[in-house]
Amino acid sequence: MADGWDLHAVVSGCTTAASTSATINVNGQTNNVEDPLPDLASLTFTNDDDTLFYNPGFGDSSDFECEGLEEIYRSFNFLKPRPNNPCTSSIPPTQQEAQSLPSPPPPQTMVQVQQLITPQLIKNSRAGSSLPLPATVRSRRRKNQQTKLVRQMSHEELLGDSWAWRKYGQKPIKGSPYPRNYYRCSTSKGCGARKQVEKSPADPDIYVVSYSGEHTHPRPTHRNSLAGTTRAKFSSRPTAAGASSEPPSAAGTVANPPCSSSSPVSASSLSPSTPLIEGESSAAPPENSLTETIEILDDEEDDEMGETECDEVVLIPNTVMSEDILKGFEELRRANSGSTRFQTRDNSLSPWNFSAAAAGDGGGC
DNA sequence: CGGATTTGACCGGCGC
DNA sequence: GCGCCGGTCAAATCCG
Repeated sequence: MADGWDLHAVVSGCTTAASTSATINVNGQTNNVEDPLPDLASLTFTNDDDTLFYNPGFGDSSDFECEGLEEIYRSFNFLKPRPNNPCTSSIPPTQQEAQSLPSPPPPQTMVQVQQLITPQLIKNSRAGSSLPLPATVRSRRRKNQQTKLVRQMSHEELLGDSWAWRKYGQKPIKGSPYPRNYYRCSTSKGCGARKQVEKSPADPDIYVVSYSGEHTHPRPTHRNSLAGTTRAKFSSRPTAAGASSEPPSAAGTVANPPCSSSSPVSASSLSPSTPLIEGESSAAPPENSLTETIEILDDEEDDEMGETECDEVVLIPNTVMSEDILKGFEELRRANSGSTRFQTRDNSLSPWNFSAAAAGDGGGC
């Protein structure tokens, strides 16, 4: 993986909501492109596989299919089922507007959507643009790559997870001052759900959490069911992680570790809903995610692009929300006191719920 | 004693 | 082919 491309990409999008710069990561080098070209300059190139983050605020994305995207989000419980869901309906009006707008909307109302670009898209882009893509965009993918969802979470959000996670590794990541922690679901032995947690280099208060795999069991009924087994290492046993500011038992595993007392919230402790195989409808993701990015990394041999359009061209709306934006939503909510659905359990606003609501999905998001 | 965390080692993918 | 890097394993350790 590479050089924290995801972090930079996401963080960049998050912290510069109204910025016109694009972050391009290639070979570990990050280039901030001022006043990017309306077409491809908004791309965030990554050297990880052939996936790219694409800021559709500019350019035309109408060619893309997004049903697969919605499926993924739904599988991660970021979207609730909707009877009819035309491709475009997965993108809330605000996002749609953002996509069509030639210039970024005001920071407080802007919802920046990032999309992943597949090799096919790259090809298309190359054909339609004079902006050369980096030669480092590879066409091959790592063996074990699978659907992966990357989110930026605030402190509080990490407390909103009911899944039980067990830490199984920690690694310093090149280019990041903070180590990355690896967790797997501990609720069930066979559960393949995993997540990675690391602090955002740009903002230590923000945690970048990546989810992969799927839960093969129902969500624990009681989020604290295993809390008794969680340790509060941060205070008792300082570790490299702790020294490097990584929250102690990030694992937090289980639910609500009392970590909030002395530690900065376990980085991972609580995770939003991770993919669940057996219809988990109650899984509510942390609703105040700062950023959400779905990274479609097919584990199948999908080099044969063209079989299924959704596989090769996946539109992934990545809502980039800064705290300011959230505040903006809050103000918006106050203005429209009836829009309680935008309010999350901790009074923050969920871009996703907002999106769903804005899309007119009556479906209980 | 059971379960979670720590941490060094190991493995595989990828770039050069 | 080699080295780097990220991801995972597993023994040791800790804690309730």
